Amino acid sequence: MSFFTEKPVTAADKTFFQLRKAIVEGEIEAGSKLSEPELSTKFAVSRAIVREAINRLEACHIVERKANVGARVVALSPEGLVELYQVREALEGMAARLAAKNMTDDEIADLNGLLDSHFQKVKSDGSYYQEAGDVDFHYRIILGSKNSNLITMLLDGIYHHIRMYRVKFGMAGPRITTAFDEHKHIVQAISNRDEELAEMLMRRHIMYSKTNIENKLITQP
Amino acid sequence: MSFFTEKPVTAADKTFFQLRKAIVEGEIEAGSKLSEPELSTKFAVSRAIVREAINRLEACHIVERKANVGARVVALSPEGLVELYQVREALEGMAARLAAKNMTDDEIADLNGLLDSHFQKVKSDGSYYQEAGDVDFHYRIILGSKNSNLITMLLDGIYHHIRMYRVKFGMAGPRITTAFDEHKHIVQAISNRDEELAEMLMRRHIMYSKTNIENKLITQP
DNA sequence: CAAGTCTATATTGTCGACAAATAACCCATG
DNA sequence: CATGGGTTATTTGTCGACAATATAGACTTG
Repeated sequence: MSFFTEKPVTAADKTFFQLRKAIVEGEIEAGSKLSEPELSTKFAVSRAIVREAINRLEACHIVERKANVGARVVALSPEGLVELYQVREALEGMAARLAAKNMTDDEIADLNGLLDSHFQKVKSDGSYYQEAGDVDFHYRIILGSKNSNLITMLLDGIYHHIRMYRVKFGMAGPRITTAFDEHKHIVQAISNRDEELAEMLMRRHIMYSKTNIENKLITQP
Repeated sequence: MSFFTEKPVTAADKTFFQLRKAIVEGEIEAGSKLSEPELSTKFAVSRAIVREAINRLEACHIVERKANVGARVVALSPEGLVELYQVREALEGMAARLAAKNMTDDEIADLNGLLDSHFQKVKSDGSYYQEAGDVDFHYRIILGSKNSNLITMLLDGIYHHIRMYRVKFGMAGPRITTAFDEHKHIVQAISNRDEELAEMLMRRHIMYSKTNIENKLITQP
């Protein structure tokens, strides 16, 4: 089963989603241990279910497991965040390239529409753009790549980690309008089917984000 | 646990490794179904163990599982191979860039030594370079990136898939010496700490490989 | 008093059995 | 003869219990 679209059908699915949500949103904090009996009573399911859920969390690299010892939520370090953004730069850069190649004209038109609606909201209440809009934009391009490996890696893997970091370190720069301009240029490149430029702009866009975060982490760690 | 370095300690580990080997090497063929009771008797372990092993295989995207139906080995299509190489291009390109930045001088010297030894072998018996040497070269650069996310994705994820395709479609072009030259140039760029060039050359190197395979698949599918 | 060891406890790993859902098969019917 | 429905049978999902390992604490000893 794919983790981001499909709905939970089995008990293990549900427990996995609940656990992941609890971890990603910070309810279960980074570095803490996941006790199987404890979670078993908490979620009112058998230990086998919890075990399977933890296995899947391990697969997403959200927890680390040591044999005969147990599972801990991964520790979030500033260095880890930088590493994550390096991977994201490579992967989303490629996604933008492939999107310029593989998105249909209709999908590109939709994307332009999305950007327009964002622009309206930025103009009215400037504070909007932070979360949902940005995520939505990146989602569309990732899906537009039409490369299932890439999509899975980014949406099931990287993005949940990014969210974890965002909850812990709380990132939100003064990048609202500049980020919007960057989005606009990326979509223009995609509209022109300029794969090279689309990739380059996306990579820069993510690099800016990265350095922005790095500076923030250095000044207030 | 990390899938590529650590040794199996628990029964589920062992079963996972055995199963993965059987699948990657083609003993269990692509598209076939994995029956839990069957494997349970075959490996002489409980069904719970087989289940956990299958879960990990799903995590590597080696099998796909449908609820209440079971797990099948992923189907290998030519399109899937192209998608895989697109991801590999992005990821290994970034790995080369980071290797140019993060490898120690000693590690780079070792890498040059490796290349020399490859050169000797190519000169003596021309047929060598195909498998082990190529893999070894790429491994070193991936590890040289010092980015654990990247390393895990490539070594635990992509590389086993590549091997699966290699077993099924059997790829080996007339690229022996040209590939060697490409390796040489990449190492030169890394030695010069030229991140930009290292990434570009690695990406081209993988792109050549990709088009080479594509041509082969078109002419004899 | 510190350090090491042994014991006791709790947690993880493994197993076989039961429940639920799917797939296969047979039979009836148009 | 093909097709649809119902029943059986197999497979997956879930559970509780037992075995093995690691952690924590008490105890002994230098």
